[in-house]
Amino acid sequence: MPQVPEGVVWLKPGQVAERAGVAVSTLHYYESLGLITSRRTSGNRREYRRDVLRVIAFIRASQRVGISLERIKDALDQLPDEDVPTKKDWARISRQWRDSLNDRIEHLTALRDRFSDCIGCGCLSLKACPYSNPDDVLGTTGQGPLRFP
Amino acid sequence: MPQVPEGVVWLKPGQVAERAGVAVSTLHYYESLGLITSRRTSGNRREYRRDVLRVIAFIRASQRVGISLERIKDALDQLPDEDVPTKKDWARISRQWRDSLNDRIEHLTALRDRFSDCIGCGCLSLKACPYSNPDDVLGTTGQGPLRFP
DNA sequence: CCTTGACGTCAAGTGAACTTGATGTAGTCG
DNA sequence: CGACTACATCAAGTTCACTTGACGTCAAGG
Repeated sequence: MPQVPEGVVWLKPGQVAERAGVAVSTLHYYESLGLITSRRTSGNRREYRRDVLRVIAFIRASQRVGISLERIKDALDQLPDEDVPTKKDWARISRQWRDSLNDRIEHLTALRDRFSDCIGCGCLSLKACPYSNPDDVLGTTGQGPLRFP
Repeated sequence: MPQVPEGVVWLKPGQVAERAGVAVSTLHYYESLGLITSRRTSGNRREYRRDVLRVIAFIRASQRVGISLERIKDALDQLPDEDVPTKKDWARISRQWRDSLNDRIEHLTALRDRFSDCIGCGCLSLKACPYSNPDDVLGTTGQGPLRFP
């Protein structure tokens, strides 16, 4: 009794929601933004390819480190849906993404190390640190990206 | 003509806003949340200590990597405002903060490496990767922290 | 066949992090 | 002294990322 059309197992919304650890409404929302896709049954129910789990995991992992859904969509959009992109395209896109992640890792590391420094310097206070040279503002003044990039 | 009371230079809202790269309204907002403090002049104008710049830089840097203002406040609250805490308290707090940052760095690195793997495997597609073993969901299923911690 | 529950759409609500607007005051400069 | 700008308060608006509610539909079990 095979219910499988062509070798691919399609998942129902509830299954995806449970496995991915998100609400069904979130799936609707992501779909409305074009982050994930689904097909419909004859009865208008959504069906998801199994790999949607991977995409959702990617989304959640990215969000977790402060990347917006818009940016995530930018990345996902550049990935192929059905057809295969050139290796060149792929390499370029993946390089961009990695660069952005590396950038974030750097900032995070700097933040951690700065915090550690404040312990090391003996002043025991970030708020009232006598070490405070006026314009050591971690690059927030001037032209730097101040909002979430 | 010294306008300085006791050797500390107090900054006006506009100066802080410009140097820190945030809007004056943001200063009000942060103050309303207890993230920063100010004193008032006889004319009810706010005045900030110079080190507020450092605090704001800390806030922005933390936000940038996805930490909420509430969490940031937790960290700042544990720092001394005027009086000195015990070294033990300080060490404990800083350890917590570092752990949380290290955790984020790990997640970020994992995300980057996973992305790289997907290039390495040759499938050229994350969305339709035939590599896809069903439950390789980066730990989002089950008990893991799904929202921003 | 009928109930039950998972699913569909669409509008509206929520919380976080700010911003904008309305309205009034303070201080500085020509 | 008068104008102008920066600042004060407070309420309300905005954006992002969802969630909730209202209401109707589909399908599987008893």
